[in-house]
Amino acid sequence: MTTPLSATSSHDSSHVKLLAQAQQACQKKGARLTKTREQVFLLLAKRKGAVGAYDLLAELKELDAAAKPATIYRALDFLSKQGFVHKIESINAFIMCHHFGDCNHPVQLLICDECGHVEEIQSNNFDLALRSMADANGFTISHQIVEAHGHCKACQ
Amino acid sequence: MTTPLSATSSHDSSHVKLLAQAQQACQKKGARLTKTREQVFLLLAKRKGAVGAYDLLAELKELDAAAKPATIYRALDFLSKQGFVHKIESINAFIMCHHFGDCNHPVQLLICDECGHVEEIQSNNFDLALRSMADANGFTISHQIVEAHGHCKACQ
DNA sequence: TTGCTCAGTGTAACATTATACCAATACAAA
DNA sequence: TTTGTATTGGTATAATGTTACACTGAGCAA
Ligand SMILES: [Zn+2]
Ligand SMILES: [Zn+2]
Ligand SMILES: [Zn+2]
Ligand SMILES: [Zn+2]
Repeated sequence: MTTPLSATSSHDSSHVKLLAQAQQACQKKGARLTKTREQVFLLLAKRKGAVGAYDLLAELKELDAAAKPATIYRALDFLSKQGFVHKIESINAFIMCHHFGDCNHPVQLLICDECGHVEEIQSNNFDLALRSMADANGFTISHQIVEAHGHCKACQ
Repeated sequence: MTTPLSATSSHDSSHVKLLAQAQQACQKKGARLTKTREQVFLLLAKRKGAVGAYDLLAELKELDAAAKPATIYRALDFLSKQGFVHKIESINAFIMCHHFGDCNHPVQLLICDECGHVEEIQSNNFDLALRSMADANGFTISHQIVEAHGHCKACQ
């Protein structure tokens, strides 16, 4: 922990706004957005797409040379629980959520196998359809994983 | 490869029927259901639920002491491609599909976090909903992952 | 302030899941 | 048979994820 947080900022400030949202959300819930968690948050926010835990760890190490796997997984756990970040199960990667506030919303992802782009889409209908289907089986959903692989608009 | 295949059979014969279906499907497609692939198929068919690759490997080793991780992963790859088996991404496990014939059908799973039971459900509506949502984003789906976690009927 | 408590962290080791590589072999087509 | 391709054997290693335990440091009550 030698490098100041300011060193992680850049000319682009959209991620700073995201961070502010996150800080506010944490304050409301009494969750502690510690330095490491904030660093990982910013690394994810600055990323365009998804990133693996160990790639993220490599980046974090530039800010905190002592970082270890547990460091990054703890931070990712925390950020996931707050709903700031989603894990993509089918590619073992993580991606910043740009719709948080609603901390436990259903997640639907379109993953381009060509360029790696990941789009998070929003559909309550879809969520409802899944739930009603589960209901019909007497099943109660606590968490859903919806990940569609294929080709994005740009890669047709 | 010392133990004869017949040693894998038991009093229950439902999996034998499944195997016959699989053999037929492979013949149609010119796919080779080799001895190892068949052994893995039967191990999965006899299982009630999902199983991890290394657990399956342990079972396979009783039939073929020389089996290695690559052995099981190759077999699982093959069986997945034929649509006989589905990988459950969110728990790194594999489960026999009981609806094959339609080799690349959409898969929707209900996974009980309490008892581990996995139910494969069928919904073309659901598939259509996902595809139309993807269409709206100019995205073409080649493979979809839908895994709902929660509690099954028996574990409410 | 002092001491208590507990979430969070540092650190190392470990566990699990999956693939790369290359040689050997089996199979099918020519 | 020859030739090309799919499959397998065998070793090692990559990639991903978890646990255990001691320690720190912020928040809080006395
Ligand atoms: Zn989201
Ligand atoms: Zn693309
Ligand atoms: Zn199926
Ligand atoms: Zn259950």
